[in-house]
Amino acid sequence: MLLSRSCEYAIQAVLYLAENREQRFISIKEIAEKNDISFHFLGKILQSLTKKGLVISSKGPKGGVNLAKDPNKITLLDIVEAIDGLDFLISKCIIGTPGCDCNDPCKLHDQWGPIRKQIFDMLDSKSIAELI
Amino acid sequence: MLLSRSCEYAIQAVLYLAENREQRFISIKEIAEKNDISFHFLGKILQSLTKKGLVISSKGPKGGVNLAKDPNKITLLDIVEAIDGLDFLISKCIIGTPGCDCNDPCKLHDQWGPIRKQIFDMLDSKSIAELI
DNA sequence: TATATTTCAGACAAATTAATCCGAAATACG
DNA sequence: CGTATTTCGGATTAATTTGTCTGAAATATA
Repeated sequence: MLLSRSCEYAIQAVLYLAENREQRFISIKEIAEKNDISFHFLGKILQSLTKKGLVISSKGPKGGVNLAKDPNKITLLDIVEAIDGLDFLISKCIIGTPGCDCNDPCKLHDQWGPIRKQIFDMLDSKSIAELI
Repeated sequence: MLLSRSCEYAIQAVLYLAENREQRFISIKEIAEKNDISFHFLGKILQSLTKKGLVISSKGPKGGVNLAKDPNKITLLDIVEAIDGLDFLISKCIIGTPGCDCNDPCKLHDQWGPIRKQIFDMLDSKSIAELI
């Protein structure tokens, strides 16, 4: 598994918000139901995205969440960074060899490096807007 | 994280066995110490590899484990299949969209597909012997 | 045969991740 | 102002993964 469950849900939610771009706030309940995600769990995840500044929110009736920026300005990498962090896309050795880096590479270092870069680029190159 | 901790250890252990190819059995203790892995935990993992037929073992003094086949005939994919399974390299949607497949692809399906194939090929194309 | 060594097997414990629950705080609207 | 609605925050539970412990089974060697 490349991404944590939380991160999968976060991406689904952001894609949903970008697809249903509106002026009003969209309730977490709606996002959860339309995407088959546990309401409370998604609530927690969107809290994180709010704190990280990817999402804005409002309490009360007609409250909910929405994207904090134009979907052209948001990438998948932004979401992954906010939820899972980027360690595994930057420094982490694919087989966890202690001290593995470019100076002292493990046996898979050269195989894995280019692919890791491709994953990074895939997450970074396209905006959310371009994906929907 | 792409591979589970168990799978990382399994690969490290198999690489070690291939590097130190000998007629005799090599003790799990030695593998664990040389690779900074918990002895008991590695024991469990090597048990799995033994059951799957990638490794042979012998109890008692001078016992230990060794590769069941020539390292030319073992790939990383064999190990990953034995420990983590291949779901995430074959069918699983990168963001866990329910029902995502080629007929009903999610928004990332086309982006992820080629990269997943490359990961698969990387794990499948080179034998353990070629890596050491 | 007796002993020390090593894997095997299963129970157990700890850590992490995933999910649930509840009440407080904010807010739209009558 | 009062009420219903919604997110926020923290505690709690459940599930999974990771790691530990103990003893049994097998085996080389004296």
